[in-house]
Amino acid sequence: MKNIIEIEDDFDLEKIAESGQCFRWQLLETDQAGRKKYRIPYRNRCLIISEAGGKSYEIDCTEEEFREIWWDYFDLSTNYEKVRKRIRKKDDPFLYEAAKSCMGIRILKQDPWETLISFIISQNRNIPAIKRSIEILCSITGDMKKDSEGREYYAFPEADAIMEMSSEELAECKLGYRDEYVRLAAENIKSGVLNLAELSEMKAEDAIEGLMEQKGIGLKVASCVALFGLHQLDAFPVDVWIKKVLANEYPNGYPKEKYAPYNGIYQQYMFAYYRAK
DNA sequence: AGGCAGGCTTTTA
DNA sequence: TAAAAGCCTGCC
Repeated sequence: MKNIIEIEDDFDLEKIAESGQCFRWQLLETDQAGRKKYRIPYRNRCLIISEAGGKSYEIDCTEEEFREIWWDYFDLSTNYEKVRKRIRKKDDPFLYEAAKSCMGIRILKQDPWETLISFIISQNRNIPAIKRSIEILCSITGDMKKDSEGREYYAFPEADAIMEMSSEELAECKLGYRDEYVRLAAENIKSGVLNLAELSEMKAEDAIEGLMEQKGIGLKVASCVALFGLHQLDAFPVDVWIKKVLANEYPNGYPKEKYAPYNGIYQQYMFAYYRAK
């Protein structure tokens, strides 16, 4: 089944795929015109979506499913153009330039559990290495599925499945010292000690504080989970790149108050812009 | 008490 | 060999 949809707001599949917030999007092909086709796994399903020119996209699901599931996943209820245009060029030329250059990035509403594990795995590693570990984890213990075009892929494992992994299996994921953190997170999700649904109802800073009670989750990872998994759009992860941005571009301080409650969106523009340079 | 150095696994460039 | 979407422990 193929359908064509139009997306009016800022939306760039490639920029989102390269933004470092999602690690399992699969680039399936690039046609002669340079149009990309991705497979995007989410919970128990996946979407195959292709650029079809301009604001048009071809999808492999019904328009109804797109509205019910994927509209939310892509956060299409938030107007990113409007958020982007709050930045005044004369006020903040750096952020203005970053946003212009990275227009089309969105903050996905990813599965909180998958986001939690993914960003625990992410610490002190580069993106290709993160993707590799997550892929191995899914292939060892996730359910095998087929997409609508017959290709096999793996779903992200539930907490139970991770708890049942042997030490040898976990070691195959090449998590290094992080494997203990992953196992603990699975146990605490399973037992209810860590309740992601509750955290997503709180203010961003309280959610981050709650996440940081977990061993292996510091401020940076907690901020990423809050932003990309709990959709706390005001969370502002500070990693090595953002540290450079703050030091080089904002020696007199960065005006977070002014950019609330969308600090996380602006952070993504700056992160992507600086990393590309 | 809060800040900082050193160590940690493995991959990537 | 240094750096990577860092965190923990121990020391001061």
